[in-house]
Amino acid sequence: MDGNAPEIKRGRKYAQVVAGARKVFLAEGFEGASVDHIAREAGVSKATLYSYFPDKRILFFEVAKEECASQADRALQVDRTDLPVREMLSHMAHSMMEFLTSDFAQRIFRICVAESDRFPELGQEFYMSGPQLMEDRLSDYFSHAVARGELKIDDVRLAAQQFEALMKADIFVKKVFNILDKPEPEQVDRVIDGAIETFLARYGA
Amino acid sequence: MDGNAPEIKRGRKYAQVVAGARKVFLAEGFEGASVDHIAREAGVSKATLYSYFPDKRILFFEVAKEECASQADRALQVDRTDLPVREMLSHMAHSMMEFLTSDFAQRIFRICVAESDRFPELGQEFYMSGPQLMEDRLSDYFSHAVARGELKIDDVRLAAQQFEALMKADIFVKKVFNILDKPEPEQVDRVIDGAIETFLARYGA
DNA sequence: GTCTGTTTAGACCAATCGGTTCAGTTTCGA
DNA sequence: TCGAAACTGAACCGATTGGTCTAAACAGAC
Repeated sequence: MDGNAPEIKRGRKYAQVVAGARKVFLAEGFEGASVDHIAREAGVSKATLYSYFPDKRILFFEVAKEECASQADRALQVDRTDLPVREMLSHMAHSMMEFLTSDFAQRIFRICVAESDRFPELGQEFYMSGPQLMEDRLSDYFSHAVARGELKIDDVRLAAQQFEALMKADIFVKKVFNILDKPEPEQVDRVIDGAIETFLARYGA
Repeated sequence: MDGNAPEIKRGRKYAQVVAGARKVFLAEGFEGASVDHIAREAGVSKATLYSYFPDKRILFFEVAKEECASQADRALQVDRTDLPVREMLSHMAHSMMEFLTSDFAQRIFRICVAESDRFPELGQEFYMSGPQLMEDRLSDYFSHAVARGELKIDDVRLAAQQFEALMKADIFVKKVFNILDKPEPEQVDRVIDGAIETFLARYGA
């Protein structure tokens, strides 16, 4: 994590500042969050804040980057390779679904989409630690499953992207656009079971 | 809620105002667009603008709503029911893909995602005239195809959602997060052909 | 030509913003 | 205990914002 940032001076209250910024940015977005508000929330003077970060954009970028990185950790670990494929897929999908529909993930997603025009690097950072990471892990698992003869896949990356897309169908989009508040368990099961069924129809051994 | 807006007075230069607002909002987003800029772009005085729209939010909402509605028309028409299923799916997917990856659609998507916190109705409007519309049209087509014995589908809506998700896999997400500028034709073919293959593996007759 | 409603340019307002400055206080290692 | 570095709080700045107001110019129907 500690790739030393190029021009960011760290001081005693560095963590406080970032924590405060995290809270306010997450709640208000980039434009919506005022520096005064952040400083107040962080329990720190504005002068201190500006002694760490040359300007607001860099503070935001730092927060967003940390957030994207931590997202990677919160995402599921795929370890239970002993399970049958069907159960394994179900387990991964449910785990991912829970994260993706959380208010936290939704807020990050929203902000990254919104600000990735202003900060192209931010969008890329998010993609790498979000969808790309998921794709990598799925690819790994699929490769092993293919080697064990449990799946038959020609293009592993495409298969991973497809499964990712299938399990997000309906619910994720509806959440993003406020059509859905909290998805019902049976609704989740319908989408995930459907995703697995379709996926295995093509790639099942 | 259809028809004439409740409190919006229309005057001679109404169309100009909306056109100017459309241009600036699309380019700058809600916060980024200043009312002065919009008025200048529309070739209209700020007083005139405010005589039509009580405030900026309502102007934005009006523009966004019109934009969502027109999006519906730009989206593909599904008429060629004579084609074989595989060609039909390919035709629809390519048509949708071209629209979805256009700068225009991307900008609208970005704005709707970003502002659907501030304007929940906006997100819903977008969903209805975007993903939902697509789902409806696909559902219609699938139903007929099932009736003709060309497809075997138990849950038509889920199948539509799945096809929509499959054809957007990889490319759409990468476009949103600035990983991809303009997708290569062979990349598009790979995703779409893969989507059709997977879809038909499950639902083909 | 007159009359009525629309439109105009721009001055104006209060609020807020990001960012700076500085004199004074706190912290903490040596 | 001393002194440098970190931190504070608030005043301050220039720019920009959404929104109002006014007095004059303009439009089209009669």
